[in-house]
Amino acid sequence: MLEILENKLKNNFKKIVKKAYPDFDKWETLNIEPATDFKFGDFQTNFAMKNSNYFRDNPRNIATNIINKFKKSDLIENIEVAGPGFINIFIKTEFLSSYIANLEREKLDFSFLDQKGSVIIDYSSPNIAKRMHVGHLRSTVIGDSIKRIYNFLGFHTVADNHLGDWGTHFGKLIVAYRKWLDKENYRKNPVRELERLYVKFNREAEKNKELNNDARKELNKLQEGNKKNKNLWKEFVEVSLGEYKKMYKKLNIEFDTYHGESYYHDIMDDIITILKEKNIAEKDDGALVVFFNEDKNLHPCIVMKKDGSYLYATSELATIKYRIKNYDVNRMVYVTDERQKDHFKQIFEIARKIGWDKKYIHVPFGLMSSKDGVFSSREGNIILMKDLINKALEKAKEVVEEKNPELPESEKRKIAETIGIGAIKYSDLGQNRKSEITFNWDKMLQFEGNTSPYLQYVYVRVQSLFKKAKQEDINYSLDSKIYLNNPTEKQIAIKLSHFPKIVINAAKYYKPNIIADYLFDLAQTYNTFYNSLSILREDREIRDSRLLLSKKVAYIIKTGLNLLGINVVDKM
RNA sequence: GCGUCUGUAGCUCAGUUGGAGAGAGCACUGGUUUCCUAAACCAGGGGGCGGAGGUUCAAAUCCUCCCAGACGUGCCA
Repeated sequence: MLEILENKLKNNFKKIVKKAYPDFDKWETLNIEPATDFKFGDFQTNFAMKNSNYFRDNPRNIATNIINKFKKSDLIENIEVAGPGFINIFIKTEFLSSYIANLEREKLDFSFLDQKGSVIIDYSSPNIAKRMHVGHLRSTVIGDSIKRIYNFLGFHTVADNHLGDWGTHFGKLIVAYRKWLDKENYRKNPVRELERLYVKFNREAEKNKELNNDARKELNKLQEGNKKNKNLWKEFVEVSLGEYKKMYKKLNIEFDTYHGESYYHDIMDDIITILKEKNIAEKDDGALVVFFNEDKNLHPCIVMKKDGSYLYATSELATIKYRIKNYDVNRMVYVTDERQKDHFKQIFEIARKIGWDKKYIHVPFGLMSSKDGVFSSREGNIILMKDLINKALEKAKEVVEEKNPELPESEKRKIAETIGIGAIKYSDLGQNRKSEITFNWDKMLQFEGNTSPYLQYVYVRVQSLFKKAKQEDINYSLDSKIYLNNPTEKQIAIKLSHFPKIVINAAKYYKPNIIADYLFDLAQTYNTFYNSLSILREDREIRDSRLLLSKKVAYIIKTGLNLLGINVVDKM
């Protein structure tokens, strides 16, 4: 097992501090971070500055006391005081070189993380009977990436697609289905037809209020188990799910469970009982409502309507109850747009009131909208996921065609798929999830600069190196030593060593873009290296060293991209 | 009204949770291919982080006020 470098450095540094300050115990203030600039060494810590109040001394004195106790080790070459009291750490090149040589060979040790139980991640969650559109993209790719990241860190994860398969719109759909169904369209494209019916219903209901009453009746019948309605509902779910699964397959996204809201239907009564028994909810204006302490700054949350029917909040609570009963929960993660922030705060607060003391995490992201407002099936201004994917594939195919006309057609298509899907995912994941996005075709389909093709290209270059080496009968060895004589090589090595910590940070903050940023930076450095230094033409030792370094870069790029749900190709 | 979030180069955004001269991509200007894939590389111009105060050894990051925008706010999800 390979101990991650930051931990190693921390332990080493602790020992030095203990010699200078034997009684010190506020180790949570110790942070060792990559140096902000290579002229400041390899790593740095603001330890002395952070604790100057504690020691009642000025930071430079503290730092000096610490470095006076330093003795060269296998790990650290030197430490220095700098600026207002930074301690700069210069790592032993020998150590660095062997550390990154071990990167792919040895499994990384993440056992110090709280890995017990399952991380349940709730994402994508489209509404049945509506076509998937670009508005669903963010939750889907961010959730998938979080799953991959936690898996990489040794957690067991459960990816749950909490489908919107229950609720008022099914009453409307059933009415509309019986009134206006176009059988031919339904056969050809069922979900599109269901969506049309839903839109039509809403339009008609504005003129004719009776329709809403009919819908309510049908909904009641459905909820009471009326066979005809239930079968119709099942059909809606099946055809929709069939289409979603095709989309997920194209996007290379998998779920462990597809437990829609209806799945928890039988637990809803229990929730109401619990809330009543524990005096958490009270009757107000005919509805059952939970009120919160003023300091929580939350609006009241309705858990049961006047007419006795349940709401979103009720079903979320039922879901939590189910999960606690059926899983050993490490934490529950919800990936939805930021408009739902308050709802989740309410739900988590109610869960805590009930006594379900778990880690609940809402991972909100900024809304994706079009130039002229929010995407909405009802408004009909949506861009379909299918169209987005097709356009990306088309454009990627054109580029492949241009760059590699000699490849067989099937291979071109395969490459285009990986590149196109990657570009879509990266354009989202490369961004801090909190920022709002205005949908932009050009940005989605960009293949140059900070994009996934840029990263995939680095991987391809390395594969190409090895292919060329083979062609030219170069007898290289991958057990060679990695020499870090050149500054660019050293930089690459240092950056490679950061990878595990980067993944930990991405997990900690639920932010895949931390990985994306890192990969782009690594890729840029590698491209600089690739363009300025030769590899295959060098003498054996340097050649093998640079090949091995390249291989490590390719490995990290591949692994990192995989954490974003993006694959690599050998040629492009 | 109240609450939450956002405001960083012409455009799109990053900024390791308070740290060392404010970064990247795109666009623009100029250069690099007898050499391992130019979807690449190198160089250049351009902002002082919405505004004003404050806390701190240190502020784009924290606090207060103001301006602008987005979202939420009792029977939707």
